[in-house]
Amino acid sequence: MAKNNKQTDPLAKLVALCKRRGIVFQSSEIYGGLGSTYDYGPYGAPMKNNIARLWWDDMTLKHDNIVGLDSAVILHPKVWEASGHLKEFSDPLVECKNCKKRFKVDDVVEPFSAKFWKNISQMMSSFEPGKLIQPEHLPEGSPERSMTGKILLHAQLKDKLVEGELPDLDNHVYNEYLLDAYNQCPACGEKNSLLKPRDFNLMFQTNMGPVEDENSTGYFRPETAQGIFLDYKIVAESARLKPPFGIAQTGKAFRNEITTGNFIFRTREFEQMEMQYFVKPGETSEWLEKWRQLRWDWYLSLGIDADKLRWHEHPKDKLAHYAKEAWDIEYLFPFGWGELEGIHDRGDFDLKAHQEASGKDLTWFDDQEKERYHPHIVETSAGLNRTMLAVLCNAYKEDEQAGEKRVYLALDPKIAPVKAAVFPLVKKDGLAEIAAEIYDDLRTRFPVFYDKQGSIGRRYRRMDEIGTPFCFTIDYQTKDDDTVTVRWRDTLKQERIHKDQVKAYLEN
RNA sequence: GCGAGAGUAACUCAGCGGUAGAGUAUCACGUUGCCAACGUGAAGGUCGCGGGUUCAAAUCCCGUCUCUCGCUCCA
Repeated sequence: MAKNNKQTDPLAKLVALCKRRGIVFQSSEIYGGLGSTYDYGPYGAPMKNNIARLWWDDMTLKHDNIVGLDSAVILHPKVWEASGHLKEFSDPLVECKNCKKRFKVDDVVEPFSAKFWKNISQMMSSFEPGKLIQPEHLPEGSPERSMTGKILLHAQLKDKLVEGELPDLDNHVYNEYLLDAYNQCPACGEKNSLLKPRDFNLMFQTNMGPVEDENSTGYFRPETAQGIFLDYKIVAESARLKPPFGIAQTGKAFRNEITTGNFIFRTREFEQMEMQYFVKPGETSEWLEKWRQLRWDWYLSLGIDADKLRWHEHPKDKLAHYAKEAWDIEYLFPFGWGELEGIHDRGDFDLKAHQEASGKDLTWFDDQEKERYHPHIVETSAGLNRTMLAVLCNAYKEDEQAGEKRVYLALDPKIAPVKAAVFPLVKKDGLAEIAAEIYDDLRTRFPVFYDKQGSIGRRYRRMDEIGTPFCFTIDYQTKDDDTVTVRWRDTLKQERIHKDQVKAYLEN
């Protein structure tokens, strides 16, 4: 990165602050770092936990028909076949740079292969079937001639390529030659627009058990939602719920993203906060509407500026395989708008898919109406790390105090990793002892920080950088009337309160 | 995968053939006493890794690893 950017690029400044202050930093640093992996430090871990807890409470405390779940990261491999994840992403795919569509390589090259042999056959019509094919028999500059040459060269099959017989060489290589020769998009018809095929192994593969064989293959979940779908009946029964009801879950998910980056915005290991809402068929739009509103408001409750949020509706022709309607809440990051959460109408796609694959009945029986149906699902799927990044970006502030630049995080006290600091103005004359006493009284109930080292100004600034909202300072007046000063991070304003009120002050 | 950039102290960087540096941060002592003060001192580096050229390499050459950014992609 150019050195300039570190001083001027807002994201780079935030990244530097996060590292310096132990919020978030590159993982595996002593080994040179590992791409796309980050560790959350002493101030980042509680901050992330706070956001996750606020989400959890918002779901499970505020709604008596939403319950929590913590399902396994590794589910039965068939789950991912049924959900469509395995199929969609484990094949080599090519994509068209013109129309942006993706295709399975096999599907694309099949007509190319047919064309190749058909053309060869026509060009070789004056020869007997079964005759050897030589490149020089074919028209100069033709794709067929160049392909034949490549095949012979690669496979060392000189004099052995026979008309009508498929060349005996690796499919992979053969496909590559076909793509080179007949590169044309099957959808938009654009020529030479298909990029090189790539294996899209979206899912993290692993092995269950100490012995590695084909039966031991397992996958780390690429979304937490599937665990909810599998368990929906047992959860509903044990919690005595009936539609509409929701199941909420936070947890790690893993995707082998092609491109990672923008700090913690897109990483291969990340954390989701998902709630799946099970409703009667036909009631989907009304609930989708309601959840859109509730989720939008939640981001505002974290202190995120409304003018940095917007809705993005997925166009109908670009919806995921399971979705009928999809809305994203996006935040205006320094690098542009980015998705924080998707609110989707998943319909009955997932339950039906799992019913078919597992052979188990996943319908819901409505006792009152005497009817049986697959509940339709409205999903709210949020990214915890992204939310935290948005909160950090939104909170990052610089101002000037007496000619000195000040950096602080204007975090909502609910999110701040340290709620308050306790300082003696100086460490002598018994002030430190009084401060330590107050600190000890608070520490088991609140995340608080005690510091007697260095100048008072420096200590305030350090707290500003991790977004600590309050600092209590014990000064000489404390010895006279038992009052301490409270200093508020954003304004630097101070007021005096009695030292016995400190605890109550923090509770608000 | 392609393109570009960067790896020197905990951080930001300077040095670009001749003894490894600065500022900040850290620690100790002193001083001051409400917004990144000051003084004195200390600690901290196989200059990403490997090889080559040279009397001499952080510096030049070759290789390699890693990270960052951009593009393609993103249930």
